Formats: sequence, structure tokens, C-alpha cells
Amino acid sequence: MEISKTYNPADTEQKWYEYWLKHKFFESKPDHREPYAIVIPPPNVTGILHMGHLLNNTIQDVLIRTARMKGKNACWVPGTDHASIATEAKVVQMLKEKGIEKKDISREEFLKYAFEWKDKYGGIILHQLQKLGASCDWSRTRFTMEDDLSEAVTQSFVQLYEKGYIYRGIRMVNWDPVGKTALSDEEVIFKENNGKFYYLKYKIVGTNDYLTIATVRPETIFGDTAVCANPNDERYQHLKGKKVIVPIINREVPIIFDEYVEKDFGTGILKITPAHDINDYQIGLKHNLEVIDTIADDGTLSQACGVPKYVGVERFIARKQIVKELKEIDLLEKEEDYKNQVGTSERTGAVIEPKLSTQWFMKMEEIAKPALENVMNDTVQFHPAKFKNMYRSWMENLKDWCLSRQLWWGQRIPAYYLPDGSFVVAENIDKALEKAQTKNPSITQKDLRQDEDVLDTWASSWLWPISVFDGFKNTKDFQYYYPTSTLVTGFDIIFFWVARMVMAGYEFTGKLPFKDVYFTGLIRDKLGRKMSKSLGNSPDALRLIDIYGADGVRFGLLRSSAAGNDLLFDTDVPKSQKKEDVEAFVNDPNSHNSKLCEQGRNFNNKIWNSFRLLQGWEISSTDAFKHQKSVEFMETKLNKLLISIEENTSKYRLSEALNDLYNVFWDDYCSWYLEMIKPIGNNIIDAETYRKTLDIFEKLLTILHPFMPFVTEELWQNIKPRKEGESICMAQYPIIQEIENENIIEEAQLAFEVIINVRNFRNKKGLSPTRDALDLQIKSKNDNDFSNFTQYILRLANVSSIKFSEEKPAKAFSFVIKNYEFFIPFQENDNDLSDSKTQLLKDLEYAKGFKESILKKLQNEKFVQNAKPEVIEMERKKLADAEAKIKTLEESIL
RNA sequence: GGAGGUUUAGCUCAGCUGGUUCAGAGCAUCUGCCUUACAAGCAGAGGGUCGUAGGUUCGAACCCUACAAUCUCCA
Repeated sequence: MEISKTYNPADTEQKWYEYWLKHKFFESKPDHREPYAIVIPPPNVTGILHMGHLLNNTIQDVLIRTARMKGKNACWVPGTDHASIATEAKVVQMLKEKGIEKKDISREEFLKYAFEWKDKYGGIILHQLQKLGASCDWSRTRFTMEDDLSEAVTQSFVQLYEKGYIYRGIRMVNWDPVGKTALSDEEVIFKENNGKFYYLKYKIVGTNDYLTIATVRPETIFGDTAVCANPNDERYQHLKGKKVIVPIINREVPIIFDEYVEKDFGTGILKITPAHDINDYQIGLKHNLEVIDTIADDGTLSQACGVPKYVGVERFIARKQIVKELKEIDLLEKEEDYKNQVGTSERTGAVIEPKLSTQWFMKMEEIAKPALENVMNDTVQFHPAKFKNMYRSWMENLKDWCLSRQLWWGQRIPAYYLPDGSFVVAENIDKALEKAQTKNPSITQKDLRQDEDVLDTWASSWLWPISVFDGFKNTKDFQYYYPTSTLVTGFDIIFFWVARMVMAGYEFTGKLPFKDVYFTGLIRDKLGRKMSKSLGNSPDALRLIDIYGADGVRFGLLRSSAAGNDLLFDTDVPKSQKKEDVEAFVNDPNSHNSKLCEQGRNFNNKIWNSFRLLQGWEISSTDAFKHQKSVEFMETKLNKLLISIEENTSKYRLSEALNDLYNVFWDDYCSWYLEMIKPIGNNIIDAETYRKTLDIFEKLLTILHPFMPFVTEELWQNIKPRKEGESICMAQYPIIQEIENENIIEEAQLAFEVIINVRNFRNKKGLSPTRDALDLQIKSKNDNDFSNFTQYILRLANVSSIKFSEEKPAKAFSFVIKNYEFFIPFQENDNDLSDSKTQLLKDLEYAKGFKESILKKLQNEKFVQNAKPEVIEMERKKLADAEAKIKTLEESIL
């Protein structure tokens, strides 16, 4: 095979992905093997691949590929989430561009458009995952809105309703006036806002005095039904039983007293608007106040506000107008700048309007119990465990979950209303009719009207680990794959999703949904900011793959991301958020330079070239096995690598595992091992060394494969003839062998240190590494300690001879390793001599200090009494080594 | 206001059960090399009072307390 000097990912990635698909390597069916299942965190159908997906799915791919190669029945289920509000917004927008208004079409027509939209765009992100090399079982791709999954949602709703966990009620909810729907608490993002405190004057009835009340929301005054002071506030005692007049509408409202009001906050008097503030609502309930809802669904002031000129005016515009009017009629005392937290919709960004409305809720208390318990006792294990704290604090303070959304894109709530206004909850209209007829036998299907609202998207994704296997029908798949093995997700959706899946798991199956949860951190830009659309600071994931190859990007992300820790990605960022800067950034060819990914690409190239080296060799039919010791060294290293990878991956320390792999491959295998066995002068190598080297290389490729699937497949296919249908994907993962001779590593290490010292000397003296061969003398009684590696010292240090002698040459550079003294005879001048001596003296000083510290320990009775025997033994050995080294150093300096 | 995380080399971060596998890696920097796989490379080097102050311990980057800086979540 003719191969290029550099590895070109574009040539291989497409080819092998198609090959993998063609041979259905990623498809899984239940069988006798142990299952290993992962369900993908379903990306939104509206989404495109971003950096977070890249990291998250790379990790899943590493886990699933490793499991597959270890002989488990690996099943990675992909799919997408219908993202109710985000998708509905997109579809509404699309219709608008076509000149269609949502309100002009029926629900059925709208859904038809929505499904069309989903079919067209919803698969993009999954396709992009293929570019990354994701080994999902694509034949199992699911979608939260497809029939089976929707049935599961309906069924779970009915079940929980019958259990008394779901109820319908009037509550203060987070209203999104742009999406025109209620949101759950988790969908509200609080943002700091530079607002104003307005001091309004309310006239006290029957006097000419005014009460000054501070508010940030003067547009809600029309909904005021009381003003309130703290009962202990002396300033306002005289107002008990009095009333005040709400400005503009001149409504009389009572002055009430409640502990809730903080005396020191504002003027100590609060206006109470039960319809538009959650706390006011609570006070309203307590004091039996009237509720006047003055803001309409779209965020404009409603008829109920009672002032015709403001009806239909958007709330923030109304605020300005009202302030202006209050100024004119002299009821505005002053304004102050004020910073407060304002809730905004996660999906539309609109400022949330607390609004009283009838919604469906889920009681969380009972359902949360096993979910909390089983995470705290590690039945479901979090990695890293620090997220257990966060999880607990949330689970112990749960509020009821607002389930209903005033949208069309989603599972419609399976509640059916009878003409008398009562309702029944059932899986479908037929069952609903049966239930309705028990209430009133004369009811027909036509009399039933289904609830207009749909369910929160999370009410379908919380079933995901169950529903992708059609668990509600208790299928074979479900019995086999469930509970799944590992969930990999960002910690930012620990409440939205992870917690709820655990609840659903215990509620509907009595079992945990997954055994391990691996939380990834967030990917931030180099300035530490979250990557976001609005900042334009996220690199284009596909462009990164184009530049560095999927393997390179995978490496770059994985190498630097310990579980749960944020990752500062190193690509450039736009100068500002201004449109022109973002555009300039996108068009800059250097905007996607990443040292992280570059390292990955370089590693690919290193692997590639190490193969080119092997490939250029010719096998000798006559030569004996020349490099037994090098091979033994490398095989032992490889074995130790397997042990450390096993240890690290079992604890989900993937970046550590990859780091070890990188070091062993690059340093031990390429820099030492291959250099040792590399033929000189010709390209001829003995058959046994070659065979063993190929074997080592193949094992290294196999271990690397889960991390970097493409380059490893390409090379694996080329190191030996392979049959059609064979693949490294299905290769057996190397098994840990018993280590026979651990000493070989120490022996090699000693030789390497000698080589490094000689090279260092040469470097200092400005001698050529290739031309100026040196002599080396080792002060030692025998050459046993070096015999296995002398040939390599000669080669790699470019030494022409090694002499063992008790003698010490007259003029020589010397260095000490352990208790061996080494000399490089050399015509030194005084400077060189003192350099060499200075170093030795430094070493001596260090060794003496080291010895002292050990002596101190060993002379300390408490240490000898308390420390573990093996620790003491180790200290004794260290002492002996140090003493030997000191002796050698002293002799050397003399 | 409540909870939690983080602080180790110029930068980004590892450091797991307290002990020499303990002060590490990569990047960046410096020196020397176009050496027959690789300049996307090779051979070397320098660089840290482990945020501060106490404490526990025979022994602390690691455990405890306080403080500082910083980030996140919740209200």
C-alpha cells in the first residue's frame, strides 16, 4: 500500500463509517450476552450539533465501543426530542413566512406542518453525529412524538392520575407571553435587570395624606387589591382599618398587615397584586383578597385593568405611559435605579409574567422518595459524586410540576370534559367514554371534549430509558436492556431530566433507569464564558471536524475533560457580540484554530507514521530473534497500560485513560521501543521481532479504537490481510496478562537514563547527535545490570564503546545514576570540569538532604510504631538506596 | 439571603487510600537538530512556598477551621 507522509482523515472517515453501517456492526438484538445499553440524551429536533454534543457523544461512543469490544451486547439508542415550545415557535415562524397564521388553521393542519418540518430538519443532528463516528444503533432511532412513545406518555399520565399524583388546579404559573404558554419553574432563567423603583403615592381615604409605596412594576397597579405593612411597624399603626385609593383608577383598597412585609425594604409598605405576583397571591389567599387579572395572555393589559386607554397596550410600554401619567397627576414621588432578578423564558427569552391560571400539576412528594434514596445510597451512581449534594437539595425542596403547556406540538393531555364541566382521564376516547358513562349513561362520544393543552416535553423525555424499549408494553427488548448501564449528560439538566428519569424509573418499573450517570462539564470559550448562540463564541463543530478530523477533535475534547469539570475550549472568540464582529469571526480562516484538537491531529499523524515505519521493513528469513528484551519491555508496558486503563475507565476517568494511552504510545512505543528495534543501515528485521511488534501495534490500535475509531480502523485493516466484514469495531479487547518480569521496566529505565545523560552531555557540549560518537565507561564490578540493554545504549546514545571498570579515567565528564558512576572521557577545560563537578555536588547535597529526611522518620519512634509495615519497609529501602548513591557521588567527586 | 464548587508552573488542568509512582501533563518558552516513519517531527532544558493563616498527625497539595478570591446553582 502506498501511503502518504501525513494522515488525511478526510480520506478514511467517510469510507469506514459507511463500511460499519453496511455491516450493521452497531445494531444490537437481545441474546445470551450481557447487555450494555446507553440511551442518548435526545437532542432537540430543532438543534444542530454544538460543542456540548461533541463532548457528550464522544464519551458515550468511547463507553459503548469499549463494551462492544469486550464482548458485551452493546446497544446505543439514538433519537430526538420534540422540544415542544422551541419547535412550535419554529413552525409558527415557518408558516408566517408562507403567509399562514397559526390561529387561522386547525390543530390537525398545524400538526401536519410540524411533522413535515420535523421530517425535513429533525434528522440533521443525528446525521452530524455520524460524522463524529458515533456508533449508535440507527435502526433503533426513536422520537419522543412518535406513536409508541406518545402512548407511553399518555399511559403514564393516566396511571399517575389514577394514583392521585396528578391534579388540575388554579395556580400561579410562569407565563411566557411570547410562547403563550405556562412553563415549569425549571424553564425560567433569572437574569439581572437594571430596573427602577417607582415611589407611588396612594391617597389615604378620608384624609389629605398619602402613603408612599415603592414598586418595580407600576403597570400592575390596576390589579392592586390591598396595600400591606408589617404589623410591628410603628410608623403605620395608626392606619389600621383605613383604606387607600389606587392611583388612576381610584379604587379604594384596604390597608392590611402581614409579617411578610420587611420593614426596611422600600417604604415598608407593599402593594398587593394577587394576580401578578406569587407572594402577593399567597397574602391574598390569607387575607381573602379579590384577584384582578389585568394582564392578558399576550402580555398586554386586559379589559380587566379598567382603564380603556391602556387596554391592549404591551406591559412594558404601558409601564412607561403609566409612569408618565402618574408624574403628570403628581402621584409619583420619585424614581430610583434598582437591580433585580427577572425571570425569562428559557425558550423564547420573554420576561415571565406570573399569572394565575388553570393548569395540570404533578405532586412530587411520593414519587421523589425512592429517587432520592437510591441516588444517595449509590444504587444509582453519580460520577463525579459531588453532584449528589446538588441533587439532594433539589429533591428535598420539590414543588409540584406544572405539566400543561398551551401549545399544540406535544402529547395532548388525556383528559376529557363532560358537558357538565367535570372530566375523566383515560388513554383514549373510547375508554374515556366508558368512564364518562359511569357518571352519566346518556353521554356519547360527541359530548366529550379533550383538554386543549399538551404536556411538557420533559413529561415524555423522563420516560426515555423506558419508552425507547417500549417498556410500557414490557417487550423483550425492555426486559433485556433495561435498566440501562450508563447515562452521559451535562450537569445542567440534572433536575430537568436526570432526576425525573430516576423518578420515572422507580415509579413505572420499580427499578433504576441506569446504573451510572456520568456528568460532563460545560464547554466554555477561552475567556471562561459559556458557549452560546447569542455570544457567537462557539466554533462550528463540523468545521472543526473538517480541519482536524473526527479523531483529532475527539482526542482534543476528551484529553482535557475530567468528568464533571468545565472545559475551556481554546478556539478564538469574536471581538464583540456585534453582528459584524461575529461575521468577521466566522469568515476568518483562523477562527477555528485549536491547540487541543491540533494535538489530537498530531497524535493521529504519529500513529500513522509509526505504521509507515513498520511497513517499510523487510523480514529476514534467517536472522534470530534479536530484540527479545525490548519486546519484553514493551509487552510489560502494554500490560501495565491495560491495567491502568481498566482502573481508570471503571471509574469513568476517561481523560486519564486516554492520557496514559497517549504517553505509552508516543513515549514508550514510538520514542523508545521502535527506536530500539529499528534496523540500521538496511530495512531488514528478524521475523520474530517483526511479528511481535505487529502484535503490539495491533493491541495498541485496539485499545485506542474507542477513543479514535477512524485512524485505528484504517491501520488495523492494513496491518494484516482482513476479510470483508471484519472490523476493529468487533475485535476483541486485549486481555490483561500476568506480568512475568516486572524488573524489565526498571532495567530499561536505567538504560534510558544513561542514554538521556549522554544525550544531555552532548547537547551541552554542542556535539552532533549523529556524527560525534562518544565512549562510555561504567564503574561496576560486572555488566549484569546493563547486559540486556547495552546494544541500545550504544545505538541510541551514539556511543562507540562501553567499558566496565573499577578504574576512573583521568579526565572525564561524569554522572551518577543510582549507585553507578558513569564517565565520558573527554578533553575538558577547567570550565567543563567545574560544570560537571557542580552538578555532582548538587546531586550530593540533594541526596544527603533526602537521606536526612528519611533518617528523621525512621528515628521517630511514633513513626515506627504507627506507620504501616510496608511504608517502613519502603523507607528502609529508600535509605539504603540513598546511602549507596551518596557513597558513589562522594567517590566521584574525589 | 441559602447551598455547593474551584484556587497546584506563564496558560489549561491531573494529582484517586495522607507516606518517593509527589510536586506532574499538555500547551507556551528556551537550546540544538531537515537524523532514511513523522518539522503535524526529533533530542534536551528552565519554570511552582500547591490561595492565605491556623489546626490535626510521626508525616499534609491531600483531613479540619477561619479568611480571601472566583464560579455556579437555588430563592
